[in-house]
Amino acid sequence: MRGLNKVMLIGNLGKDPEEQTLEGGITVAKFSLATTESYKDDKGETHSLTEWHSIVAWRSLADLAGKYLKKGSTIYLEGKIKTRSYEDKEGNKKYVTEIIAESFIMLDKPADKAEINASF
Amino acid sequence: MRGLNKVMLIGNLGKDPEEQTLEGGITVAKFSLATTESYKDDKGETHSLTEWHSIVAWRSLADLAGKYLKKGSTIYLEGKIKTRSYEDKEGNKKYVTEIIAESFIMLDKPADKAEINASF
Amino acid sequence: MRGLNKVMLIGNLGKDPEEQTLEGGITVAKFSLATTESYKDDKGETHSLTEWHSIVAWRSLADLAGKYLKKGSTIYLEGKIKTRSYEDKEGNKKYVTEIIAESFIMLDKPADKAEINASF
Amino acid sequence: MRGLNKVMLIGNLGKDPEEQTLEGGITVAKFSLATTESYKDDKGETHSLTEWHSIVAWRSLADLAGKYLKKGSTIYLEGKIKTRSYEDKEGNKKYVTEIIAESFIMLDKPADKAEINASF
DNA sequence: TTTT
DNA sequence: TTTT
Repeated sequence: MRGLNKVMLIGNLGKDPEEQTLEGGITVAKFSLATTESYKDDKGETHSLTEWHSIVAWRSLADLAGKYLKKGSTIYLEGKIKTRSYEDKEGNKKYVTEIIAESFIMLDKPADKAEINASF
Repeated sequence: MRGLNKVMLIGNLGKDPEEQTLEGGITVAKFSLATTESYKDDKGETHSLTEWHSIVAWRSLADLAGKYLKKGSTIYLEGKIKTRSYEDKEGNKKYVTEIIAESFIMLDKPADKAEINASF
Repeated sequence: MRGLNKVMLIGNLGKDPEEQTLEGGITVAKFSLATTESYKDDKGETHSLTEWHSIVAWRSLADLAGKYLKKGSTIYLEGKIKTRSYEDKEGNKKYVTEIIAESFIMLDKPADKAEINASF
Repeated sequence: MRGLNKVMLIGNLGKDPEEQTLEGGITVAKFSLATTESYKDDKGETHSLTEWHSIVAWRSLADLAGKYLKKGSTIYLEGKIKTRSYEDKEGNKKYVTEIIAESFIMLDKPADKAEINASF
């Protein structure tokens, strides 16, 4: 409660989304999204800095991602931050921070397919 | 370029901010922020789910965080996501995702101190 | 398509929400929300500037606004901008810009009532 | 204080920006931005609904708008809502709600010119 | 580790 | 018309 956890990104997919169907028939799609920022250093030279985000889409939004998004697609994505832990093969506890997608807009696609909202 | 990387959170600090002064006199403040979400399960029962975010504030924003924020403070925070890697003591590569603060608003403090923007 | 129209406000209600039930049983709640910004002038003196927003909530969100929000309540509100035109008594065309509420969070209320999302 | 007044839009310019230089050498650029939303009606048919926003950019951001934005340009724009009143020729008080631009990203332009932030 |  |  009293909580807001919102992420807004505009960037490009690094690869095609990977879709999976879990037991129970629920689908998940995962992809990475690059957001690039440009800044000037002390000498006034422009540099660019890319940040990669791990995106996870569930259910119908996963289907839409799998169907319409490709490597290189430019999208606006809205979602929330979630950190989960797991154990790697050596038994070390690891943490991953992912963005759970809530909706996205395709910025380089035909307009009739452009706006997509999560059903969840 | 073409990039947007924006995070908006409303939540509470888990602890007082930890301030550090780096070589060169630059200050950093770090703290964790809890955002709590409530949802209903299949049976209609309400549950709450807390997500912890690692926040990093630089320079003058670090000073303001150190000066005004305390364990338990409720804030609205705007920033961007940044994942950095480091090697732990055993030489394993690890990743941490942090929110670089850009501004915050205190939601439970006297109004004359409430709105604070990063100078960076 | 390709469209994003999003407003995020943190402020206080100027009055209790006004509820109305339209033909067909649809409920609407209207209220004004003040967002106050502070800035420094050329001489370094701090001023504050208040902006008033006309908020419109529909259906179940209207019910929740009517039930929980009062004059003075502090809320985070998310919605979209909509400008509509009408004719005044003298037949002049007039325009009003309103924020159609999509969700709100109460920032000064008991937590179990704090987070409220539009069903629409 | 305690205030947040933030607007985020993705849309297209209806016309080229109109630039003006005020006394004192301050520049302003004005343009309208269309955000289009698609929705399904009761019968499942898709409709689209366009909302027009009046955008005002000041100083260096006005210069950038005048230089890089054209009729039809697709942009992401961030700003705040401001309603001002004036008297028309007949002496009637009128209100206009405008979006004061704070930054924009060009979504259909060469990447090296894409990200632009207000200096104000 | 927070808050209600 | 709010809030601090």
